[in-house]
Amino acid sequence: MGTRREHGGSAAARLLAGLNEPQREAVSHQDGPLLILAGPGSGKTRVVTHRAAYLASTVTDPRHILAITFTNKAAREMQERIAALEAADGMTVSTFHAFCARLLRQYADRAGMSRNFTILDREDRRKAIKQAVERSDLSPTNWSPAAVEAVISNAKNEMLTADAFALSAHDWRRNTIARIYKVYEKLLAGLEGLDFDDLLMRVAALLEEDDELRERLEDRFRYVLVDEYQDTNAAQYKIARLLTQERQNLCATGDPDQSIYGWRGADISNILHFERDYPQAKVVRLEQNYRSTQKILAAADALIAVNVHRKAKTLWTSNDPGPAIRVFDCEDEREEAAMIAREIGSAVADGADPNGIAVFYRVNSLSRVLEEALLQDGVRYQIARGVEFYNRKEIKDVLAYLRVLVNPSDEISLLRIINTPPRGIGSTTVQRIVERARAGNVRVFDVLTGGGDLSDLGRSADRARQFGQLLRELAALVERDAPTALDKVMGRSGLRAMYSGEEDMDDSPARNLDELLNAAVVFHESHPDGTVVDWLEHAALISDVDAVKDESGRVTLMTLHAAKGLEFDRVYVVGLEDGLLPFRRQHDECDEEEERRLLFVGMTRAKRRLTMSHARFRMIRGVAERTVRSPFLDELPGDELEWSGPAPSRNSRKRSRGDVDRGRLPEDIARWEVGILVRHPVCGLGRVMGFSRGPRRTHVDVLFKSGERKNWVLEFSDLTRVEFDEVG
DNA sequence: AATATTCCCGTTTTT
DNA sequence: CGGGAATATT
Repeated sequence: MGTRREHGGSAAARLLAGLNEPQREAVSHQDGPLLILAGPGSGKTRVVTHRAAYLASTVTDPRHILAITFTNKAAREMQERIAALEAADGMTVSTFHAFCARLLRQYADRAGMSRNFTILDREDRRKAIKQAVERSDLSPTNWSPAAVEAVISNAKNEMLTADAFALSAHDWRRNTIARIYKVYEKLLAGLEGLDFDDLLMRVAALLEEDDELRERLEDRFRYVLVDEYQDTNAAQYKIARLLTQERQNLCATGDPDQSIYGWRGADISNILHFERDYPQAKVVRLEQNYRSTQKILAAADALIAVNVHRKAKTLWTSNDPGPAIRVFDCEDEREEAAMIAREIGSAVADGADPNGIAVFYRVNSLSRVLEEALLQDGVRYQIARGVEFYNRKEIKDVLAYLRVLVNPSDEISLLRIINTPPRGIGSTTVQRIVERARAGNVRVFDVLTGGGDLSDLGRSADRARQFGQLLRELAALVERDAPTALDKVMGRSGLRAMYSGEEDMDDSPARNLDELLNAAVVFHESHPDGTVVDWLEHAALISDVDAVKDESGRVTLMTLHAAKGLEFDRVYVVGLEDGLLPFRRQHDECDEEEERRLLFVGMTRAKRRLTMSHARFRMIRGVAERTVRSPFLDELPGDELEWSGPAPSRNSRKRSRGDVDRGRLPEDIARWEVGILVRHPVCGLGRVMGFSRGPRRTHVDVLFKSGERKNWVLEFSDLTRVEFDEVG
């Protein structure tokens, strides 16, 4: 004991060395709630890892520590960094979703569910919702599955069950969705499936209801750490609170200025009210930035200061001023991409490390033109799109087989593979099989494998029987490890043969299948005891950034959302245009402050060089559209910015045949809204009664003083905005 | 039953 | 533009 303490004592001292005062306070805090408000680049990860190691070497055993991160990649890195401090053995580091999925499998009986539940991906979920709409005798045309899905997802994030949602629904639309929600839940139960939101909601509910389990878990996880606390939703908040009910050892870290997931139910007030929730809380502020240059920090700080709903904080750095922040003013997206690609290319040629270079954009669709330009210039790149791989048809096909073997109730997967590869079971036959299952109140799987009489299926009966036989044969593979099961399924199902057609392409289906097998092998190596179920779960919960490799020797492309928590020497943020960043959809009010935080996150990823760009024309859905510069650019301190010239031919560019005159929006378009006063050279003064920003046309409905009312396309009108006090 | 073609719609961010 | 569904063709 004595030696251990002594050992612990010196280890503890080592863990505090080289930290600044607030960092040290955070690391050495032991029992009781702790809130670490960590500005960008303030050494949060270091603090968190050191604190975990510190706790492990002073007051507790690592197996009593639970750390929740935002992505699997962050979890892996935290684990590695703690391991480097020689204190990680037995610690649990995981995302909320992975943690919950594991818990639900482990305590499936207590949660009243099947241990082998399927986690529905986006596509499955969409399909299930569509089915639910149809089974509710509604038309998917009027009740778009996407919209219904969004409402249900929000409800789940607020922990509203179908019944609770129905009670809270007071208008016709929500009442109808409540009906769909109930049907959807029934459908999920039949599939033995959970969607992403269920993972959280179920665990929150379970912890709330089952005191004994909660106490057991509390005893296991005595110190809980939740990273990116500003992005937790109601269910995650509840889980964190319930897990720390007795000991109150919750350490939350985050930054309200980096809250960027409001649209998915994240509630920024969870972090803002931490001190109210935990009156005993110790609060530590990390405000010294070690990452960025003075100029970058000053610009980011000026931007975020525009937000009104915000707790002010002082970011500072003792780093050098660094080079100026640049803004590229480009003619169109191709020029924007070309400028960036050319610059990156020459930087890399001059010895810059590609791993330290990143390009961020607001929406994934902007990546394509960048890819083309980088390809053209021979710059190697990687895109943060981990999920894309798992969304490919061939991958989903193989995984569907495994999912059916693990969970025969997974009808969505079963119907996916029943005729993949084509085996002569057409839609009519499938329909009959499904009908028969419904009539007999059994699963489709049972109809196929039960050995019952299928002769009423006519000529297809044989095929159906053979498929049932195949499923029975494959069933035993569930016991094998993931790579073995996968390999056998690919072969026996005929998928490998089906996709082995053209193998030349770089991302051909055949290659993807090989890559999938490879992924399973890698998984098996790092999780020797992992089952097929575990691997499927791992695959279901992968995120976009998880695909990013640190030492890839490539430039990285990703969305601004994916960039959270990362850092790069050089950062390019493209598409600083009104409507794109801030992103706006007509008729949908946008949370401009959240958009601003998003840019703040992007800018503060940069260590030394930050470049932003905008294009005057951008192709959107195949048509070039005139853009308006992002108002955010005007919020940055002008003297920190260095504007890089537009192409010389910009103004002299002649309109070629086929080009359409797109008119011109006023410079101050960002400030146009319903209610403002406007002037027209002929009609005089008027007030804007209606205003809609379309992608190509902006319509304004103006009531003039004369009583005349006109509907104009703003791009072609001679309207100008009038300040209220100019009216005179 | 399987494949080819057309057309129409929506249109962020993600676990 | 791109995916999905409805429609046409073999």
